[in-house]
Formats: sequence, structure tokens, C-alpha cells
Amino acid sequence: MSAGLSEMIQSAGPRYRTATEYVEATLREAILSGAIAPGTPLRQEELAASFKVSRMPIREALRQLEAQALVDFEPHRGAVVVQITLLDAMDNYAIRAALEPQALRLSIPNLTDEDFEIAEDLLAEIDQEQDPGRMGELNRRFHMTLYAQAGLPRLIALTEQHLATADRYLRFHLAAVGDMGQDEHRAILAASRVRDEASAIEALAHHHNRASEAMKAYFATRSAAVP
Amino acid sequence: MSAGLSEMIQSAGPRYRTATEYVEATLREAILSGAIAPGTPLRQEELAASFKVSRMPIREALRQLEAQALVDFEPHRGAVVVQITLLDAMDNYAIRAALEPQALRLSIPNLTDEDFEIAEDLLAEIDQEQDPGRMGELNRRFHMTLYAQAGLPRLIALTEQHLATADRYLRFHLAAVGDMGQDEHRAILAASRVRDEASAIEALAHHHNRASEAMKAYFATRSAAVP
DNA sequence: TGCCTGTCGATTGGATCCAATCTAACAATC
DNA sequence: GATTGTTAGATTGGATCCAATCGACAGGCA
Repeated sequence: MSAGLSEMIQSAGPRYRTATEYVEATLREAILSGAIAPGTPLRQEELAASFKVSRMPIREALRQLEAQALVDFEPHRGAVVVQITLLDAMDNYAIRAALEPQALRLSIPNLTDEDFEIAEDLLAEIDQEQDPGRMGELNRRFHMTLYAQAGLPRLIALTEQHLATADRYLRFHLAAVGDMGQDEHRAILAASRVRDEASAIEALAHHHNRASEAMKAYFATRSAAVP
Repeated sequence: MSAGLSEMIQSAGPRYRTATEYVEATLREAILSGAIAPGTPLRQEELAASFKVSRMPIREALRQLEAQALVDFEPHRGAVVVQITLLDAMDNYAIRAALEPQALRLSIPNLTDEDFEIAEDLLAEIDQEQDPGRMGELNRRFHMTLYAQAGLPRLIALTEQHLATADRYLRFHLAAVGDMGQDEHRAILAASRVRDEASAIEALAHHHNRASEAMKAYFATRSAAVP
């Protein structure tokens, strides 16, 4: 969370096959984590210098981020990191509230004891974690562990993408909801363990609803645009 | 459906702001409609000649299509139109079965009499249409008319994108299901008219289930890879 | 003063150029 | 005859170069 773009570039290492892949992944991480603030114009020349590549891979990466709705392109004015608004957060909640129950429903019959143990461990880790950024990551992994056996790669990838996007609202989520919803996490896990799809989905829906309502209320009291 | 890529390029006209936008939209249309067959390697030089631009806008467009899961990139081997498989079709059905009820639920309270009339007209048009490609387009517009008032732009855009992707399976859908499900369409519309969310969603779920099951059965009898 | 207009620097969109890598054909070896 | 090593051509990934557009600012005009 505290790392700026340059640190993220440093630590990226050579684990990518092409410069475009590398730039895309690093920029996405930087935007999702907040290392690059919403509204920031992304100057191609500047990024090229930071990444030590030419403008071309930067441009290809920005196009991919555009398709993921993380940056906005305006002809001849370039790319800008999309703003965080209440509407966007609600939009994201609505999409996740649609996708995640579907993924969970399809995954539950195929989950193994090992999956449940991993999920359990992740919950324990979340309990002891203080850093918000790391909590977001653990939260994502917990949810994805339960969805991973759905057997439909696109559905899983799409769900993960929108869970990752939620990291952008994490700061506001924590301010509004107060916690990561560990009780609800445990309810979801317990119902999944006994293959009780209906209860698991209900618990998940409750999880989403509480977060979404809390966020709406939080913004209602502020009425301000998000910084 | 019968138009090849070159005709689609001709008829595109100058309604785009940049070459990249133009290439991206035209290529997507060509892939979704089947004008470019699955598995086709997309040679950058060749496309550049067809579109009468350089390779650069082609590459940016291909990157966007990659983010939409319409083409596959392999380093130094280029982009290939992704194959159509039963798994992909099931994946797409599962995603739509998650997103569309959510969109419909949020939209129903805001639908106007005008919306219902438009939807009605579209159904009448579908009844008289013979061309599969055009039927796909009308079907998409019918569904999107009902979802358009959901008030969440991302959810709407994502739903539309996956409805459009379904055009790739249209040929197999028609072979498997036999029709566009007009009875179900009418049930969805009727329930939406009287703001009966539960019934509308149930009718929509039935619509998806029937299609999905029919497609699965269809492929089971063939057991072959999709051409 | 306030508004319009024209110029200039910054920045992007697109074209061209070069280097890295892959494919395929062919030769050499077992 | 099959397999492996080698090499040429095709094709992509990335760098560099040029032209088109935008924004800001200065100056003219009502």
C-alpha cells in the first residue's frame, strides 16, 4: 500500500515474457493498490522512462487497462486513471453480487478438504493482519479459494478481476464497514464445508449486502466526491 | 453473417475518432459474427494492409481484444482468434446467467412504457426475421432494452459484452435449441411489465437453462470438436 | 473588462525501422 | 528411415521518428 510505482517496478523482476505483459501487470497492480491515485494522467513518455522501455509497450498496456475499465482514453489527451466514485463502488458490488454466488454454487460440489483447510488458514491470517493492503489480498485469496473449483475458467477469471478491482475501494470499505466481515466469511466457509449451497449463497449475499449498504450510508453522510 | 472482413472494412465509414478504435470495433464485429473463423491467425502485416493503416493501431486493437478474451496472444507467435468450445459456451452461459438476472432486477423498477413498447416491437421483428445474424442482433437488443435502466453502467456494459460474445455460439444455439425462445421472451416481458421481479427472473433463468441444457445435449450427441 | 483568435510547446496517434524469436525446410548423423 | 542440428525466411516485439491535435497564453477587438 505504501509502495510507490518506482518500488513496484524495482521489485517486479524478470518474470514476464514480454515488456508489454510486465508493464500491464505492474501498472494494474499500481492502480488497484492506489500507488497511482485516481485521476492521475498517465504520460506515456514518463512511464516509458520509469519502466526503461519505449512508449510502445506502454501504449499496448494502457489499451489493455482501458479494456478493463481501469483507465480512460481520450483521443489526443491520453490515459487517465479512472476516478473512484460511489456509483463505481455500487457497480462493482452489483457485479460481484451476481458473479460470486454463481461461482460458489458451481464450485461447492468440487471443493476438497485441502481447499477448506487453505480457506481456514487464510481466515486465521486475516484475523492477525493489520496492513489493509495485505488484508485485501488475503480476502481475495479466501474468496477465490472457494470459487476456484467452479470449472469454468472465464467465470473464475472475471470474478477474480472484479474482486481485485474492489481493492480500489478497500480504504473506504474498511472505513464504512469497520472490518473484513470475518463472521460472514466463517458462515460461508461452514456452509460450503457441508455442501449446503443455499446457505452458503445466502451467507455470501449477506456479506455483499452488508458491505454495499454500509458503503452507501458512509458516503451519504459525507456527500463529498471521493478524494 | 455472410460479409467477409473486407466488406466490413469498406462499410465501416469514418465514424471513429482514431484508427485504433476503428480497427478494434471492426475486428470485434468480424470475430463475433464469424466473418473471421476461430483459430485463424491474425497476421499484423496482413491486417494492416486490409485496413490501410500501419501495424501499430492493429497491435493496440489486438491487445484490447485479448483483454476481452476474443484473441489469444503467444509471444512471438502472434494473435489467434480463440476457438469455440463447449466449455466456452457453458462458461458464457454461466456468466450471463449470473449477470442478466441482476441487471433485470435492478432495471425493472425503472422501466418505462416506452421501453416495453420497444421490447414488444423487437419481439415482433424477431418473429419475422430469417437471417440468423440479424436475429442475434435483435435478440441482444431485446435483452438489453430490459436491462438498460439498471443504472449501473459497468454492469450494463459487461452484460452487453457477454451477450455479444454469445453471437459466436449463435449458429450452434439455433441448431441445438431450434428457436430464439420467443415464448420465454414474452414471459420475461410480461412479468417485467407488471414489475413482478421474481417471476421475471425465474422466466429469464428458465430461458438460460433451456438454452444451456440443449447446447450440452447437442454437443454430447456429436462429441466432436467445434469446427 | 470580457471575449475571440492565433501561435507555440507539450503530448499523443501513427509510420517506419531494427532486433529478437519462431517456423520450416533441409542436411547430417545414428 | 527416423531423429537431431542448422540455417534462411517470416513474423513479431520494441525503438525511433514524424505529423496531427490539444491546451495555455498573449494579444487584438468590441
